[in-house]
Amino acid sequence: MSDFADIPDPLSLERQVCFALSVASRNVIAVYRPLLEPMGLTHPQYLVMLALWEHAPLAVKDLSRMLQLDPGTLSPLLKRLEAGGLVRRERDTNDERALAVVLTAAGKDLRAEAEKIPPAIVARLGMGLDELQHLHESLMRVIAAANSANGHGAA
Amino acid sequence: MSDFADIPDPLSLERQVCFALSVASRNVIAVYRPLLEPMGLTHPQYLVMLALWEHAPLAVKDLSRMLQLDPGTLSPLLKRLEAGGLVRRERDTNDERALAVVLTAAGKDLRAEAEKIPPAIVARLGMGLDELQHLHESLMRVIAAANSANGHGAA
DNA sequence: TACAAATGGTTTGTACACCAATTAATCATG
DNA sequence: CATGATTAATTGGTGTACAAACCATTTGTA
Repeated sequence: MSDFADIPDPLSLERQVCFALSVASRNVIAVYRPLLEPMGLTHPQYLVMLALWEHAPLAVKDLSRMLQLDPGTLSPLLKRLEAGGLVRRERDTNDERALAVVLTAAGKDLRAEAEKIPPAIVARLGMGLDELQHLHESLMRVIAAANSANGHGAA
Repeated sequence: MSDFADIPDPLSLERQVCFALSVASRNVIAVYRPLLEPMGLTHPQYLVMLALWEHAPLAVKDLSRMLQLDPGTLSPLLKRLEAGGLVRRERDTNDERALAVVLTAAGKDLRAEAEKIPPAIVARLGMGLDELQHLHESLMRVIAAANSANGHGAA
């Protein structure tokens, strides 16, 4: 069992998991950038498209829950996707408060391009799928821990 | 050996490591927020302070390399730290182009408060130090892989 | 059926984060 | 020693990201 008393300098930058997390997130997104840019997508927009290709139509509330993003972040992002012709923002006929974000033909077609992305990323990273799978499981545990610490999950 | 051919839907949102990375990063930073806010720091500012407590004085170039952040991001951030009285932005006497970011007395004093942060975070997350250490190692490997993919490291 | 509470989105304000262009200082080479 | 190339930092533009305030619609309840 390791303990805080064993750690020489708990404030050392290179020891911080939060620092490694933010650098890893930013730098992995940077690997996506040159592949997404010719598709006219940013990384957050790519994630929204992934959700829509699986589950469209979706309300802002649904996307907010799935992507764990603030509605105030999604609102302008969806307008940019609509301006790019990938998405239409209609009203839910049952509940006029809710938005129904649907894919346009161009939005659906883009999926074929997107299918090339994951293998290209793995090739560029040069990491084994097994190690990535393992990292994914670790990340899911931190996400669960952080969510319950933030009051967004188990008590 | 796992292979892409074995994966049913490579575009499934919940399968994306990049998605898990960004959610983990955002949500772990959210755990820091209530602890950093009374200190008057955001999370990126906290990371800059960590670097300065270890190595001040530092130039923007040094911070950019250590934190792997764009100088254009650091420039206004440092001005906000200076406005908060934690830092002074002087000129390097040897090289008038470079900035020498130094700690004020208040900036140095804040370190005592910051020492309470890491144990408090670990307690809130409710994860073992061993598992965090293990995650940290995995993250360092992705960072190295992403950096070489982005041309910021090994050829 | 009125009407207060709750829900779904948008807007505003502050703070990253990256890119490209700019400016000032230093260096390298003739 | 002059001048072109390099380097360090700043600025401006676009796009997240979160919190708080706001508005319209729906729901719960007397």
